[in-house]
Amino acid sequence: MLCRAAAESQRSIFPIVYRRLLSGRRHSRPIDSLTTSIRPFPEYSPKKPSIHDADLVRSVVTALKQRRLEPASEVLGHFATGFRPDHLIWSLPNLRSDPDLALALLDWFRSCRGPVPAEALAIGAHLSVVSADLSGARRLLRDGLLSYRNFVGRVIYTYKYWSSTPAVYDLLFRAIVDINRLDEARALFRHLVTYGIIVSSDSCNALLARLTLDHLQSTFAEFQELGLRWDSKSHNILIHSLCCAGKTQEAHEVLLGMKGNADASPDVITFSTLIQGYCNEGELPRAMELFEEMSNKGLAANAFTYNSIITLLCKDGKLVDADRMFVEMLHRGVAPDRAIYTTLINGYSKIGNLNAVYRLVEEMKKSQLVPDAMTYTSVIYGLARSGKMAEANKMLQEMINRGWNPDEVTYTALIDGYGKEGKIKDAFYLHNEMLRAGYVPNVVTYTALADGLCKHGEVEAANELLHEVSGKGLELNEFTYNSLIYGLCKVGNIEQAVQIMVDMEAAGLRPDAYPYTTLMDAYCKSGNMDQAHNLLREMLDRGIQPTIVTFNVLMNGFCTAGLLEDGRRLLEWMVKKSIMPNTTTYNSLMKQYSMEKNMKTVTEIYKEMCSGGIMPDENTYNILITGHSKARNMKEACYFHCEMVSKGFSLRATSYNAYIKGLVRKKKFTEARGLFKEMRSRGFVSDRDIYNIFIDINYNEQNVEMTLELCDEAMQKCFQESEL
DNA sequence: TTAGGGTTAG
Repeated sequence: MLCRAAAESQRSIFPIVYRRLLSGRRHSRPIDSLTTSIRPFPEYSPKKPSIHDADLVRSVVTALKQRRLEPASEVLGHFATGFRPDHLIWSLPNLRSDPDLALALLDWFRSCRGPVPAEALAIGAHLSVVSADLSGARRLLRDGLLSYRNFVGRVIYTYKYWSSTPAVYDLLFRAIVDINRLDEARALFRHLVTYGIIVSSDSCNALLARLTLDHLQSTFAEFQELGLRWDSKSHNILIHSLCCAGKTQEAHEVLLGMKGNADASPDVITFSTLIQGYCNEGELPRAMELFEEMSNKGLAANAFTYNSIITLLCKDGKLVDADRMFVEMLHRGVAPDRAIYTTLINGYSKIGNLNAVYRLVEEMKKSQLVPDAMTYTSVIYGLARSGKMAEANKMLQEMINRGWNPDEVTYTALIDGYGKEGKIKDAFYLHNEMLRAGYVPNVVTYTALADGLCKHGEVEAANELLHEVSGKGLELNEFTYNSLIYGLCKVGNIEQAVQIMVDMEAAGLRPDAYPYTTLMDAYCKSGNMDQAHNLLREMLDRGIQPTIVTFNVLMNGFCTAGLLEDGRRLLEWMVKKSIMPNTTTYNSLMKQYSMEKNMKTVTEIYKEMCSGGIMPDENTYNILITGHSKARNMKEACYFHCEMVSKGFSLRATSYNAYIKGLVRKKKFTEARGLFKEMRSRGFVSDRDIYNIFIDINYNEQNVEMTLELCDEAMQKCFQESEL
């Protein structure tokens, strides 16, 4: 008893805990400058017990205080039947100095008498806070909030007598936010201001993070008006929400407003969030400016910051720049993590560089980073996009073996791969598997399926499928409509394709450069250059920015129609307008000039392209080698062939045929024979006259076995070809 | 209670 009395006197104002709870401005604080408008907290005045009740209360309290190691149920057991909620309330003031005992009494009451009254829960929360049992306080507050309508009123009513600290209001506020009663949290903030209490910014941040942008902005302004000083984290939440809503400029203004705000200086997260916002909008220059600015301020970019920029570069197919950024990150000592690797793997997957994908996976494993479902999905996506379905399935198996479940994104990547290959049955089989696994195919899945059908001429089936799923409530998007437009164009139904673009607008989707380019391509391919031009004009009138693909479609149209002068004029115009032509643009022109046997102009264009810093691709080399071979410029053909091989590119069947014939013409039999062998080993079919040449050569060399083998092969392949 | 990575169209 003596010990308890001593403890009671020491704890009467709870000095240590109180000081700790108030330190560091992490908790609610009383307003001390607005004393005139502050109202006092209510006095605690429970009704008085009768003499009989007071006796019972005294007995219970004494039993509890005399308890040593026995459980409360043992010393209180025989009081259970007559002990009412009022007795509990009356007991608590006698246990004020010993929160542990008071809380034990609450537990005991709950276990044998049922729900603890609101007032007792509030008192329990105050006592828990005072004894620094914050999780205990949180539990009691949550219990109170979920069980009683005016529980907040009980907490306020008991606050003064039970000498809690303003920290209890942080916990109460947080508990209200946790159970998602956000309006009530805001009301509590306002109400507490009238008592001179301001909930901490830390707790208010929990609310901000759950609010929609509108409410977030109004709350931000209102609470500030009421005296809250928002911190960096609060501003970061606001900036993030603005960026998610596409209001990046407004978000940037928030960052500018933080300068000179002592409570909220911009930190790495502030900058990284805004950089991410600009990256999402494709605004690389703005993102890089901020990147520069943050490092000038001494804020070191981290893996998040780098990842946003690398993601944008990968999205734009700028893998060289993405890799440069990655190397810079390593030089600056920022350790790459799983997300960075996944971003890069996905970027290389998109452009079909599987060697890089495998290299990164290995690198990642060496760094002890475990690939997760997203990493595996990116690898599977890369393999499926490159048509390597067997390897994609192997990877899927590895993923499952490592404990990662494929989800709708993984399934969709595979479905798309099968669709692109025309293996529609396999695609639908996976779709069914996906349903069996409990995943709901989304619009991306159905677009992949429809696109597979469209690409292989089954536009009617695609239309039926989409009709069915949209009838079930699935909203089609721009991608879906464009697949259909492409499918209709492919089967020559441009009229209906145009109608689909009208339907698309009626469905509230604004056509962008994609459907226009698809339709322009169809008109170009049907020789209707005027209509293609009209569409370009319509696009420009509507403020729709054509892309390089749009111009390439036009270029290809001019070239295949033999309108080479128009093609060259388009190229000049593009350069003048700073629309950067790419390899495809030049390839179209070179191909047509080459077909017209004008290798002089082809060489001119090639030089122009290289001096403009545009790298030749596999297609370029095939055009150059075929053209030069046919023009009997074998020196040039050999030169480009060497260069092509050194870059890891390969010849196509038509290029092999032209090149081999050219070599034979120049009597370079060894080289020709080597290429013929290589061509056959790659499964290509040679022209009949090439077979004849090598049949003759082998016959003259008395190589009977080879002669017969080639005769056989020529009969089989060339006859099949000609029959087709 | 604040920031990043994976699926569809020309």
